[in-house]
Amino acid sequence: MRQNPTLKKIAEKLNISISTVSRALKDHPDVSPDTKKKVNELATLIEYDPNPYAVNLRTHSSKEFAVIVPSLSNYFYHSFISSIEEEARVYGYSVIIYRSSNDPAIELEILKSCRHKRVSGIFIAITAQTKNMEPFLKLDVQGIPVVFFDKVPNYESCNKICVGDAHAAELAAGEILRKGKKHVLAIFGDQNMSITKARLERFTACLDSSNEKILLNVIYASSSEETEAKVLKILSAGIKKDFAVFCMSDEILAGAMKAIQRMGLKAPEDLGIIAISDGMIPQIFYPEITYAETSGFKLGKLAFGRMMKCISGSSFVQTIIDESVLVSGGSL
Amino acid sequence: MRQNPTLKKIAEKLNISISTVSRALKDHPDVSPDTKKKVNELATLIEYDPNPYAVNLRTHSSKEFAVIVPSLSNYFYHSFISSIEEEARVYGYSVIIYRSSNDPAIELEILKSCRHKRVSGIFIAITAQTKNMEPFLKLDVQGIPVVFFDKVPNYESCNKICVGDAHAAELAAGEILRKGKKHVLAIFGDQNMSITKARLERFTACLDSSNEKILLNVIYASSSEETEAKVLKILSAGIKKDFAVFCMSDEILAGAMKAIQRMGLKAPEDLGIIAISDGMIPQIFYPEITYAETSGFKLGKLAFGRMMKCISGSSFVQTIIDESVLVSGGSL
DNA sequence: CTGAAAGCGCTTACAG
DNA sequence: CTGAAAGCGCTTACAG
Repeated sequence: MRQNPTLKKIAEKLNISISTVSRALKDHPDVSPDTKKKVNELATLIEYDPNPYAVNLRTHSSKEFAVIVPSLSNYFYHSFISSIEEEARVYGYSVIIYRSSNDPAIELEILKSCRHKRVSGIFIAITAQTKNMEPFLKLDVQGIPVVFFDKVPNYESCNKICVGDAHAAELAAGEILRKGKKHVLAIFGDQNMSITKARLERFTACLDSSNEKILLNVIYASSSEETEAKVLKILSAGIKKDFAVFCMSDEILAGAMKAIQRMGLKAPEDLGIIAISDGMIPQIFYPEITYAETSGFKLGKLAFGRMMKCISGSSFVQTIIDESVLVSGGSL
Repeated sequence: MRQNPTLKKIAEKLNISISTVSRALKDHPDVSPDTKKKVNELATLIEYDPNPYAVNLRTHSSKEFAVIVPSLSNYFYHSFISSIEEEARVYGYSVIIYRSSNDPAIELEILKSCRHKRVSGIFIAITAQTKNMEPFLKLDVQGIPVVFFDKVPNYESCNKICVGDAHAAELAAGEILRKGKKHVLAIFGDQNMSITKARLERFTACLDSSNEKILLNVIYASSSEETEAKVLKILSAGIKKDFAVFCMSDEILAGAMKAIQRMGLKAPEDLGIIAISDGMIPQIFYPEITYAETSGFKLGKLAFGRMMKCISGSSFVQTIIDESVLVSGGSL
């Protein structure tokens, strides 16, 4: 087992002190150009890199961000993480990714580990069951900034970067009206989730405010399978003219599409389809599904900006809502 | 900024030495039960947790595994990672996930960081362009075991855990024959990739060895869009009786399905469809697509087993091929 | 411009 | 059974 090069080794070879080597390497003004040159040359030659554990022990800072998400198999989180990594690289930070598996106990363990590792900051989408804010407050006390994104707590006094649920719902509802649909089946997720509430409220409000008389049928489903079963039953009863299906999420869209395909129905001829989505699932179908986009990439940029503000000492908190964009497929 | 509790703090409060506290906490036989009890109680009370940087600096071991993948938005990798995490938890290791974005330069940086952090081991699916084995050899010299999975190098002397490409292709070909298909359109990815070669070779061999006369049309496409365009062209020319489409990957399946939907064709009536897949995409369609499964979960278990062997000192290397399983949807 | 020294928080051989 | 001491690799105030 070969040892990594250390300051000591460089110092010995060059017959100077460790202190000087350390300073030379960080381009300290006190060190003579000559010494700097010698040190840097040798360091490059033997591929010196500071031991991050020693540095951290000394300085209490890690130059590492943690991103904690419930799941990885999710295009939205994936693009969020890409976005954070892209920015982090620019500022010389690295990013470590943790997966809570939607389990509050695992989440807690991860948070603890982040605290002990004194990460520079944490981006987190909490689990559906996360209730206890204490671990987050503890982080705060230790000066580790936390930026919540996507799945955020109700707790007021924290940084939250969210998808514009209401705005996305509004875009979708508006498009349904514009296309002259009169019968709408709207499928929402778990009624207790805040995003369900936000999307539902604005969606119905928009349809209500229309001059046209819209017949709205709202149902709830908490899984792809449940969606499929419920939609199948409804479609079997027959389809009205100017009919449209709205799916509040990708999971629901997947279930609804299965029922629709199963019935042999085609969009946009037989019915219109529109969803709120990150854009992955809609592209798999022909015609592509029209959707109001919730972009992880844009959210990442916003979250990173907020994080850097925190790190530079700003103590005030903020909730940022990202507006979404309508992406037209041919399904409506 | 509150300080984390340290051994020193416990020692002071209890009026004993740091050494004793340290020993008590790790249940060292030398320490009296009485002292142990006192120490442990106080430690729990003030939520003591050892500073991982200090421990590592002292012991040179991190109890952390790194998983490096080209991309996260991939159900296969997601289930691989889940699997590794599950096992790691049992053995008291934590897992950090890195994303190379399929960029050899980023990959190199990650490897370097893993080396400096002295992670306990690395699981890696390399980028398509990774050619240089030197960084991996360097890791080896430092006693950091590397287990390659899925995308592995050609280099002989290393641990590789792979999907059974040939076996999966064989399963798919066998199923096509069993269903009495006579005309087969087989779509493969980039011809230079080793998995393409392996899958292609066995697939054609299986069909060739049949007593029936099979008309096989092999095409290549390196993206979903390219697949869609090519398949569309072929399907437009008309479909023979007993026709089946084979897709070597999810990406290709997605493209092919778009073309098939676009043509208004239905499986299994108009044509049969079969793929090699991790199981995510096939489930979105109705009927679900029949596929030879490449399970990230099972691969993870195998990889973890290999890793633990390495850690326990075994120096011999091994290539493990995971067999796949046929999952029947209704598409063939 | 350079170096000796202290200390970050821990572990462990050594001495008692 | 307990403690003093050295040391992991680094940074930085202090002294020269």
